[in-house]
Amino acid sequence: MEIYEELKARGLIAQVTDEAEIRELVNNGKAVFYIGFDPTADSLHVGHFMALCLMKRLQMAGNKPIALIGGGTAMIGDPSGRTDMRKMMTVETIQHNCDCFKKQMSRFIDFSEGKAMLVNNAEWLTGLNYIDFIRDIGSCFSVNNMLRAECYKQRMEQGLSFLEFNYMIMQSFDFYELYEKYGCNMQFGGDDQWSNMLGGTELIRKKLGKNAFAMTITLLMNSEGKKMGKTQSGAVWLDPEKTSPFDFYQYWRNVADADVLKCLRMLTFLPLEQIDEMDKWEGSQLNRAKEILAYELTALVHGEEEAKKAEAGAKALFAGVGDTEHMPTTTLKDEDFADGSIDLISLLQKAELVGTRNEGRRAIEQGGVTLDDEKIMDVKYTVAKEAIRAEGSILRRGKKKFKKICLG
RNA sequence: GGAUGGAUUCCCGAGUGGCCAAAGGGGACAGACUGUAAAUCUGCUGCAAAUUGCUUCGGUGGUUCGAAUCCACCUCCAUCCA
Repeated sequence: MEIYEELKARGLIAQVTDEAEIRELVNNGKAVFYIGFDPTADSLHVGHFMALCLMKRLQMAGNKPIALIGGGTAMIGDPSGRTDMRKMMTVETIQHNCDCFKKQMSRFIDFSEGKAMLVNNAEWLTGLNYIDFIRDIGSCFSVNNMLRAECYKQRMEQGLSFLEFNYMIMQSFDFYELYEKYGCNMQFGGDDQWSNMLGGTELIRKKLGKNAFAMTITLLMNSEGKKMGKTQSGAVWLDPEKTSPFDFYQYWRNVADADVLKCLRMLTFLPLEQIDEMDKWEGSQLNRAKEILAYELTALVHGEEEAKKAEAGAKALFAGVGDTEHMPTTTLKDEDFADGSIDLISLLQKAELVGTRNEGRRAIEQGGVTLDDEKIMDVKYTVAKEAIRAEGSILRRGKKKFKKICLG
């Protein structure tokens, strides 16, 4: 199966400007394509991961990817799909984030000897002269058309600053620059980027009379129509310091039944035949599919070894088999104990299983806390130092949150 | 620049002098049921040395025994007029 057909079969393609042309380019390794990443945080997250995978797939098919870090566009903030204005970021933060992005990306994409490029649009955006720019580029855009663009629709209700209104033009200009500099003939991006991307193809057509193409990747939504990769505590990060491999594994292990197959298709590199086979699974069998999904993705992001550890830790907890060696651990020091014991609420806090003492109290009162499989409902319960097992005791809050407690 | 409306806890949103840590809904969290799923039901949802105390209703100051609520100034947002 050729790459374009595979992408389609995996459900990755949302919209394309010219299917025949794009298929031709991509299948023959003639595409020089770029995907933009705005450095809005100090780590990439699951949303970026999909784009990186797409780059990788296309790179493997002989196409040349350009990863564009939006050091310049981040100064503006993309209003697409947002109901509120983004917080303005300082130049220092943006620079720091750019550096973090670079580091993480090189894990996924081979940037060696002309196989791929990494550029930052701050290079050409920050030095622009306002008058020159709006005469040269601004004249190519129709405000009437821009206002009709989907990405501004929501904001027309809430208010849209002129700053953010310019985002589309900046992104279009990126495409134009990359076309001129590196012969970049295609842009990929999330489906919410569609109108921004069309801006680019049109700019190239108007300025250069050339055709460039755009294709959007299906946004990874769960069955409830929410973007995946977000939890109550924020995004699922690729940085192990921000989201531990164990938590990362657990996130995918816990996706809804309705979403497993979609995730396998869109995110993993498993052959489609194998995934189609899993499609026939039903009911509790799907748990096996979830394990595969979680393992595969953890391995892609954090490496095989971390994936094995996460899997072993999860099995130990939920299936009662395997060892607890690799479970996330909190080590207590002597000063954590007063008179040889520590109260349970403090222990929960130490283990970062609860944020506040009230939260800990509530969890205990509602029967959500167990220590070594023993349910404790006494808020004033204290744990003696001797009660902590040498190999580590398991403190559990709710069904899915655990910490191994060790003595230091 | 002018007129009007608005800012309340994670989000939406009620509250227009004490009965307000603030209705209702959503979300989150916990329990039951399950398959580490979904749906459903129940509980719970500011912080703490916890029958009490402390901090919170855009900001600052004021009136009052007492302010989310009244007054003044400021900041931000929306709509209409320029």
